[in-house]
Parts: sequence; C-alpha cells; structure tokens
Amino acid sequence: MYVTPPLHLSLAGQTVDVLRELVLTGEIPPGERVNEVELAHRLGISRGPLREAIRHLSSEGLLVLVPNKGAHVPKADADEVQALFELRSALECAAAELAASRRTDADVTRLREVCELSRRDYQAGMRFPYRLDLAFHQALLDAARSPRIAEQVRLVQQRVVLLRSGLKDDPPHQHASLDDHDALVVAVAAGDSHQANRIMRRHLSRVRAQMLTSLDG
Amino acid sequence: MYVTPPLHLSLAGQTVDVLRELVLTGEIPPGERVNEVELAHRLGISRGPLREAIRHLSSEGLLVLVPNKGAHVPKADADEVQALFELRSALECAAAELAASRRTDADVTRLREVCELSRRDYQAGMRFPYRLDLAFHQALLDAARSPRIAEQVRLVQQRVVLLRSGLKDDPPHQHASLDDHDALVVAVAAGDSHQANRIMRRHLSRVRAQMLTSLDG
DNA sequence: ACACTGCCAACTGTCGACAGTTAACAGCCT
DNA sequence: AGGCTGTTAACTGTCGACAGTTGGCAGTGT
Repeated sequence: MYVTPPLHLSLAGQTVDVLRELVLTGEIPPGERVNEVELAHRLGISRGPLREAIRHLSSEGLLVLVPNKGAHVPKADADEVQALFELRSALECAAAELAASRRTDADVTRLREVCELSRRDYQAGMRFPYRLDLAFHQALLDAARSPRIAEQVRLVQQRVVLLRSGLKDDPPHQHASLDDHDALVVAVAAGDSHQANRIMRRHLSRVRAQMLTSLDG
Repeated sequence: MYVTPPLHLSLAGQTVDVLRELVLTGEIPPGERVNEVELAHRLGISRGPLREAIRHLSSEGLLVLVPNKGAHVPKADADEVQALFELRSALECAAAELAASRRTDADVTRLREVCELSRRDYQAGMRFPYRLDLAFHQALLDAARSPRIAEQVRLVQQRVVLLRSGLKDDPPHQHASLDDHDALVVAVAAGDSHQANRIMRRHLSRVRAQMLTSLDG
C-alpha cells in the first residue's frame, strides 16, 4: 500500500515554491526588496525557513542577495539578456543535438503533438502560448535524456520567464517560433543532430533578438 | 582612502568557503553524512549559518540533502560522470567557440603562457598539474567573455574535482591533454570557432573516458 | 526463532529573542 | 544656509532552545 509521499514536507521547501511563484508572477516586481520579517509574518512562518527559501532562490538567480541589505528581484537588462541567452544556447543546442541522436518513436510523437497544439492555439488567437512553448522545450529535453543539462535548462528558462514578465508578445515572432519548432521536430525525427543544433541556435537567436527589441521599447 | 572590503563579512559566507574546502579536499569523504550540531560546534558557530552554508553547497551539487536526514557528500558513479560531462561539454564547447570569436591578443598570450607552463611542469615530472589544467580552462573562459557560462563552468568543474578526488592520474592521458590544449590555442588564435568547438569536444570526450576507466578500476 | 510493538536516543526542522549593521533624520556648529 | 555629527529606528545576522521525525533496540507474544 503506497501513500504518495509529499514532495516537500518541510516548511522551507514549500516556501521555496510559494516565493518562486511570487517572483515569477511579478507579485514581487523586479527591483523590489524583500523584507524578511514582514514576508515571514504574511506567510505565517518564522524567519528561519523563509531565509532558507530566499537563499535557495538566489542560487537559482531569481533573487539577488546584498550583504546586510537583504534580497531583491533583479531587473531586466540588455547585457543580462545577452549573457543569459549565450548560456541558454549552449545548453539547449547541446540538448537538441542529444535529442536527435537518442530520441525514440514516443519522443517524436510527443513533439509532434505539442507542435500541433501550439499551432492550433496560435491560430485560435490565444494570448499566452508560453505554456506550450515551455512544453515543447521540455519534450525536447526529455528526448535528450541528459539529467544535468535538463536541470540547468529549467533554471535558465525560469530566469528567462522572469525577464520576460514585463515584456509584451510579438505575434509575427510567435509565428516564426512555431516554424522553428516544426523544423526542429523534423531534424530530431531524422536523427540529424547537426541540423538540430543549427536550428536551435537560429531559433534562440531569434528569440533573443525579439526580447532585446521589446526591452528597448 | 580605500580599505579593502572583506568579501564575506557574514559567518554564513565564510562557512560556505570552509565547508567547500572540507568537501573538495576529501576531509569529509564521499558518502559521509554531515552532522549539523557536531560540525557547528567544531567550527565554533551556531547551526543557523551552518545550515545556510549546507544549503548553498547543496545547490552547487557538492552536498545532497535528504529530508529529515541531513546532508551527505555524493558518491562517484559512472552515470553521474556521463551526465556531468554532457553538461560540461555543452558549456565548454560553447565557451571555446565564443573565445575563438572574441579573443584579444592578450587572451592568446595568456593561453600560450599557461600551455608552456603546463608542459614544463609535466616534463619536470610534476604530480599535480590540476592547477594548471584549471588555469587553462579559466583563461579560455576569460577569453569567451560570457559571465553566465563562466559561472556554470566553475560549478561543473568543482563537481568534477570532487568526483576526481578519489581517482589516480594517468600520465599518457595527461600528455594527450597537453596536445589538446595546444591545438585549442591554435584554433582560438586563428579565430576558428568551429574548430575550437570540435577540439574541445574531443578533449572532454577523452577526459571523460579516462575518468570512466579509472572509476572501474 | 521470528515478527510485531512500543520505547528511546539522536538528529533535523522551527521558532522567538538578542546582537550588530545600515541609512535616514534631527540637531549642532561654522 | 550648508555641512558635519550623534541618535535612532528598521532591518539583517546570529544564537540557544523547543518540537517533530526517524531509525534502532529491547521487550513481548506467537
């Protein structure tokens, strides 16, 4: 008899999730400082677990610690976008390559499925295809079967979501992204790792450029 | 008038460094559990800062946290070596590529310098060229000018050092590595990013293979 | 002899309180 | 008035103590 063991039994663990959501949803906006006593009181916990959660999120890059001055949410910045996308490109291009050489039929089926859903949502005029975009990259990571790379990609994507939180969408850009995804599936299905790498690089370069322009505006 | 500000004023910050050294030098060997009260007492601090340090190192992958059972140093494992080197390769190949396209004359000079020192030490029969191996990869990272990638590479290299701590050296492998480094410098100096990427990939593949064989023995 | 049950010690998780630091304000001197 | 200085309030950093959980051991019953 199995009872699903709670993923986080500890208060600190739960607080990490709660605080992460507060940051990613913009409830604590970029630039804002985090007051430990106030937030701990608001969450109904003591400062200990909250501090651990804050430290954890700062190691994920969602918060910045300043000695004796606490934590704050980092602000978007062109240099940061550039540096972050260099990292993301390094990781996801490698993942695309591995996915092409390790994918199973089930992986390809899953990728096609996500692509189709994305396109349907896009044509139906959906405003937030982010979920499906993340789902696509997630499916690709699953196919790559490289746990440490997957772990890092998740962290980077989180930071991209944070940077993106203040920015607006760009429909033509979304259209191009859908095409990129389709092309990636073709390359992965064919087992062409070199091509998968190249397409991912182009895709991320496009996404980065779009982010940089909407950052200026 | 400037007084050098201490890099870590906080106890927790200092403890991170102390504990990291305890782990990397093998003073706390792989598999061993960390007792919070005992270690806190031994370091002359309370459990609070120590816990923060433990959490920090676990986010770097040097410790593993188990709920209600504390932290322990992870053990080497073939699957882990494989996964870690897939990550390392993704990062360092990208770094090599960026270095080739961004290097300055000063970068090339520095790389040649490190290579020469390494070869001299090797021919003199030095037993631990690790420092210089790390110095080479560091010099390459400097040339790449990608802060987020550099950050991640440092973390990965740390974990490699940990895995390596129980393993023995292999002189012929070291010789091959020196050749790889030289070849990398040539590619970087020529600005041939594609070639730099390929050589780094081959280099890391060789290092990985060597680690896997000395892991079996 | 074996399995089950209930205790017990050791440890981690959490809390509230104290100490130290920082930044802003008021007051004083020039 | 302007700038320096002492004071103070708000916050983070640290500590010791309590609560909850886990794993092992002894004891009991079959």
